Amino acid sequence: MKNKTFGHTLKEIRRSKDVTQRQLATAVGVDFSYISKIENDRMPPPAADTIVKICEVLGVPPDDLLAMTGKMPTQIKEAISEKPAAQEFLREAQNMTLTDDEWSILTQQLKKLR
Amino acid sequence: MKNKTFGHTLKEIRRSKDVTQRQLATAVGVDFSYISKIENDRMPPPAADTIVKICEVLGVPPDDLLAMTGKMPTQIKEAISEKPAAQEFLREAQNMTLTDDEWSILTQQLKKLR
DNA sequence: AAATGGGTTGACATTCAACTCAATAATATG
DNA sequence: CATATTATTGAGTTGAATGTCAACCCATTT
Repeated sequence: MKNKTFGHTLKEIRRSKDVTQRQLATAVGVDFSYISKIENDRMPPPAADTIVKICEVLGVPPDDLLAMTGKMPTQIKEAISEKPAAQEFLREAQNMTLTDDEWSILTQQLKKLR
Repeated sequence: MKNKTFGHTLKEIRRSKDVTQRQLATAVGVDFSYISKIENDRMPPPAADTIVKICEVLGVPPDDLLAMTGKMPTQIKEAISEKPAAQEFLREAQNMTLTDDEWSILTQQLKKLR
């Protein structure tokens, strides 16, 4: 399972929705040449917020593309920045170098909170 | 209780360790005038990594100062960026807008993992 | 008084992400 | 083929973050 690049994945999604680079670019509010470049991995993926917009326009959840870039939407970053408790959690987690499985367990426990 | 500023807190720590601005700056690798400015809140707090260096030099844990700025060290950000499972967790958490208490609970559960 | 050590200030510099713009190439369509 | 649409590429721009540099001030010591 070939790790597809961000660009290639985006290109596939866009084409599957029958949207041109220009249409996408206009709707998102960036230059079409920029779309071309990120699709061909000539530039690093866009800012997290731009990725979110792209996914909105294309009608897909942003999670996959965001995960590929290791970026977090401004909204989430800010939410964490304002929460020392969240930061403490993250520092702990970092110290423990959690595995994917452990993160999944935590996600489960998270959902049980409500 | 007055929320002390980042600058004021740093100045207190530095003085308590009997270190001059210039000594600190040299050890950290920045200009001494920069230390002066952040201590007097003339500039925003330094980058997270610089805060960590400062704390290393002063021999204190960086957690408090980092928490005041809402910044996360590169190391932690990278660790999360590389872990889709961690990102999923964070997105879930964001959607739920956790309270401080809930974050604490999660931190407890985190510690129980090992 | 001159030098020294410490601190402060204002203006300017550097770096990087995240784009835009102009030109050119490729591709589809009449 | 012709031409319109679409995609690609190189060069340049912009703003924010993160500092540096040179020139000071003030207090203490020599």
